[in-house]
Amino acid sequence: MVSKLDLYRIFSVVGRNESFSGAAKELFMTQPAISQSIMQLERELDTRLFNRTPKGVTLTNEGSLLLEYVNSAINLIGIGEEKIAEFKNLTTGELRIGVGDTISKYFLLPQLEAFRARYPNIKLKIENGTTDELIAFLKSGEVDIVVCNLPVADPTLNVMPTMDIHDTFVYGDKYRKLLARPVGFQELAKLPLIFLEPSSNSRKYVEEHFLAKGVRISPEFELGSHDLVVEFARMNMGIACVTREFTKDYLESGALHEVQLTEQIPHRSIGVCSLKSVPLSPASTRFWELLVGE
Amino acid sequence: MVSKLDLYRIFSVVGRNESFSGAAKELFMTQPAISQSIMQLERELDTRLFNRTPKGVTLTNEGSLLLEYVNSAINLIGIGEEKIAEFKNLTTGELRIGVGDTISKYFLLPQLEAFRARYPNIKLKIENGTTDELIAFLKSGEVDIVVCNLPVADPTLNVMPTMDIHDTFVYGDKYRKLLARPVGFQELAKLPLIFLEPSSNSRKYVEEHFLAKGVRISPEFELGSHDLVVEFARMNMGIACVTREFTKDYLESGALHEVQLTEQIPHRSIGVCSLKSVPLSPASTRFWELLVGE
DNA sequence: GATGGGTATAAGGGATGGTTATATGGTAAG
DNA sequence: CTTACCATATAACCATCCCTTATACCCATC
Repeated sequence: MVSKLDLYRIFSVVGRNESFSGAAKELFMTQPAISQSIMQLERELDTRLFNRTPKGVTLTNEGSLLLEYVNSAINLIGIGEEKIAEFKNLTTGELRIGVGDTISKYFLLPQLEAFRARYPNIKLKIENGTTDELIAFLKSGEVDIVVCNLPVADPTLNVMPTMDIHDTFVYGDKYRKLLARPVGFQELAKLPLIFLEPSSNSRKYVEEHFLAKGVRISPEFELGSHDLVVEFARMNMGIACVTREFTKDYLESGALHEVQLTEQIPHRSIGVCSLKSVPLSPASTRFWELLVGE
Repeated sequence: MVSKLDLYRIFSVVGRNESFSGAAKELFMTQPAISQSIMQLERELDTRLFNRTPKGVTLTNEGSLLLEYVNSAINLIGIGEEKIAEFKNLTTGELRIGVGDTISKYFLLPQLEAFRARYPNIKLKIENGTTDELIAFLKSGEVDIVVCNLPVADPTLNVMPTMDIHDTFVYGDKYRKLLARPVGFQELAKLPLIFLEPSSNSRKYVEEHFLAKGVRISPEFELGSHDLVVEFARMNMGIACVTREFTKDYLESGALHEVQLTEQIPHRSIGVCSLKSVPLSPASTRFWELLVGE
């Protein structure tokens, strides 16, 4: 195998020009440089590639055979480089994000629509799961970016908060009189409560906060999705623990009402995370910028 | 376009090994050299090709896409080099020779058979013509080697004599008595003579030799091929000027008889010629060696 | 916490590829 | 026939660049 592939780039140009000095001009080199390069290639292949004539050079049979292969090879590399450029343009590529269910519907969906409108050729791949599962996806390389509830305390991740969310309790008309005045945690815990499943990040957060205040909750209902929780509240099945931002429509329309707490639950944030150790792909970078408002 | 194709050879090996240090071993280089080469390639493409991990590197999407193209390109060049090697092996190639008609039948044919038996994959291309025409073919590049009657006085050619031939006169039974004793040129010229056409090298040679001795010939018959000349002699149409070596069978079988001349015609040689300025192809070189007995 | 395997970085030195200068050879024009 | 011009070949020199050595750093494992 010839050691220096660069000789083939020169060979290709000389073959096209059928002239050493012509190739030299095209390559911004001098004629002796070309002459030596071709001689080196011929020496390494132990084959004469060009017949020298007074008015330039002509390919030998061997040379013109080889030229076919070399030109194809160089073209291939050129095509490869073009494909790479497409990645940079975001005219091709893939965006793989991990996101919690609730977030995906209320927060991420509009962003994804915007991204897709702007870069229609980027393939989208969305993984769902709990925060812990998503971080695992990130570390195993299955996704490039995770959007989840903070806090995420992991020194190997870049974490950027993008939106504050507030855990709150809501109820339907049936509980209106009962909850006309502010209530404390203790009081609230005695009412019929509607929560997400214990494994969910939101549930854990609120539950732990109550516990820190010495209040243990035992919900009447434990449901699989935020939507269900909201619907149960509307059907007056109890007092529901929801994210205020994701219940905005119901609250504004008066279909649901917010419990006045005597003590605030500290807000959480939605954050976007990526691995510190792995640079983001072009598509991921762009999406990250979109999320954090650049 | 990336300037240094050599970077792609390194990239390919790194891609296969998924390790800088592994590739370094394979390429008999040091790890920093690989690291710098890849960094240079990434800089020129402005694209990250590998994700660095504690236990080696992994290809990015862009990198693995590019690798496909690069590997194909390198394979192509490898195949091209193999084809070139086939030329050197004489398992492919072409042998183009120019040769006079007479020579081709009696002298060259056995050599060509031997060559073809030894190198069955070499394509043969034979051009016929007069010596002058053949030399012109040689200079215009239509043939690589010419086998013709000497002398050929051309400083731009390599000429190597390979076989002596003798011009002689033969006759059939009818002239037996008449030519039982040696005859001189003058005497011979008065008999009915059978010659090749005036344009043929052999005819010119003998004719000029006679002329130098003050004898002008005027043949009864001027024929297009040596074979015809021989046949006319056998049919007792006259005394034929032939090449002794190409009439051996007839002379030995007694079908024809050789004129005893009082004065010898100096022998000529068959020679093989090639251009000094153009190196011979592998096939031509081998055939040349065969002809001159190496 | 130490060890080992991986990559990154810095700096120096030597090989190599390109340059300039010149030779050579052939062709075309005077 | 000779000159001039166009090609490539050759030689010598020099600067660049690539590879090496040395070292740092990170992470995992023992």
